[in-house]
Amino acid sequence: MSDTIADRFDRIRVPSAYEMVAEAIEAEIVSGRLRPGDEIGTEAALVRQFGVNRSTVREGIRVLEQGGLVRRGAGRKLYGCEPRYDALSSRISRALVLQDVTFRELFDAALILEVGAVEGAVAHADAEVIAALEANQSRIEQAIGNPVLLSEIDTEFHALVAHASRNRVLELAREPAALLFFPSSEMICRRVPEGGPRMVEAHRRIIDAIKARDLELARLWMRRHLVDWRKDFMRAGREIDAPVERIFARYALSRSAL
Amino acid sequence: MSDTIADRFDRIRVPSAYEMVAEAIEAEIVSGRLRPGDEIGTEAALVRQFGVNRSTVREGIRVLEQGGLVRRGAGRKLYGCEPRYDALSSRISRALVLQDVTFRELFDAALILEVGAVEGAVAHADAEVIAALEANQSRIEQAIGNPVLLSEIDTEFHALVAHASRNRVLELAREPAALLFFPSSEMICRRVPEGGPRMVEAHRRIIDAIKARDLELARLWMRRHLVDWRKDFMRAGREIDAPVERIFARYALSRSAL
DNA sequence: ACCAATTTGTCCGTATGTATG
DNA sequence: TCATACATACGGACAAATTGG
Repeated sequence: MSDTIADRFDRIRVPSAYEMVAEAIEAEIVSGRLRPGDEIGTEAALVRQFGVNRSTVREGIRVLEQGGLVRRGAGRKLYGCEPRYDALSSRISRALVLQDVTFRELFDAALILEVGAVEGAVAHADAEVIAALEANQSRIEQAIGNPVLLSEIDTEFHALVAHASRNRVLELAREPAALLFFPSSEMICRRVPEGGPRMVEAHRRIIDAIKARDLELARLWMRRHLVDWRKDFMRAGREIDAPVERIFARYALSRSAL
Repeated sequence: MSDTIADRFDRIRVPSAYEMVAEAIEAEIVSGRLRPGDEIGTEAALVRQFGVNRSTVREGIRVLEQGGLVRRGAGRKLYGCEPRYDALSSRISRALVLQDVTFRELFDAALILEVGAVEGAVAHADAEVIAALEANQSRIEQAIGNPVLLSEIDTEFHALVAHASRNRVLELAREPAALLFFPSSEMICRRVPEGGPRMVEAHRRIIDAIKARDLELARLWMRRHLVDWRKDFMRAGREIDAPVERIFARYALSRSAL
């Protein structure tokens, strides 16, 4: 073995046919020439255009579908689509689970992300989102005592707050963590009776702070809301430094897959 | 037309064979029975086990490859792997571009995420990461006057700070935004001469604050670092409410694809 | 409401290039 | 060097689902 001379060239990556099909279609979408909602055409048409086998076209389409750039609409027709976040988010959540992230990591990140989201909400919430928040609030007030419903509405509440920030970057950044984090409130409400009412109260305060454009108050209550979660989490006998269990995550992810 | 009665049942989704192949393999990985690095077996072997055609197996494998759950190693053998973030992150970045997110959204989110990251770094940075930060710093001090290098090292700096937080959730959450945000410092250093030295100075202060475990100081300098970026961005004549251009993003994404 | 054409999902067999021993 | 195993890609085929008259 031979040359101690540093390699001048990187290994050449020869792209396979299906990758080139995927990239060609992706390029059309990214460049804007193919708009969300536009039909892409039948597999046979793509076979003609690219001059490759249909199996090859299909592999390329799978890649794009998975990446969220293309979807199968009615009649399984191929459409371009604006990338759906949820598919990507749940993939990331799954990745986090596989990395054995701990509840503490989840909590610390959620604290930063949710407080950031509510700051944005105070600054940018419009009447429409506030109405949605109020609707969410009246639903959650009816749901006290029903842990499953409670945690569902709680998850939606935080998504709405993020949406109110009118910051899609932040909205997306928080989603993978939220997908793993908030479903755990079901477990908490089951084990800690005061958990439910406390959560509803906190939501109320947060909504009011957003409406009053009171930044400090909003921050305060969001922070308190999450810190309460952590307290109840430990009160429920869970270890905060334990990894997010795969079984729990499977539950969370399968719900979101719909 | 007809029944005004609300539908009782959802549309039945009949899973196709390739989806079931993908899900079966995914289930093995998520459950932990198939560990990262384990061989999955040849396509022929999967054909035998699942009793489906090779084309079908291949479509299923593409889905998993794209999701980052399996990879092709040496000899194109199939291995399970712990999901690589970077593939997912660049997909999300692309999604953000397609949604025409603005630089302002990017900036607001980065402010929250990077300040959060440095807070974590102050709390959890160990000697190893600090050494890496120092190494990064000596490289960037040599790179003043070279915008391309400067922005590369800057990007790495922020990734290191996030890594120092020992919070993988946060580390992952910030990455899509960072992928779009920090490459723009190249443009800034090109247009605003003072930008480079100011950046290097800020990095120095941030590293020192992390070493001193001074939370307030770290927050202050990270915030200042980013606010300076925004000032320079506008000084360079760019409109902060303009969408991240697709051309610029293409540049950023193609660099990261390696 | 039926029929014909189209399209997808799946399967079979085969050829070629490449990696491993 | 050669042989084997394997991934990639191709052509052709058929049933079921969907579309459009």
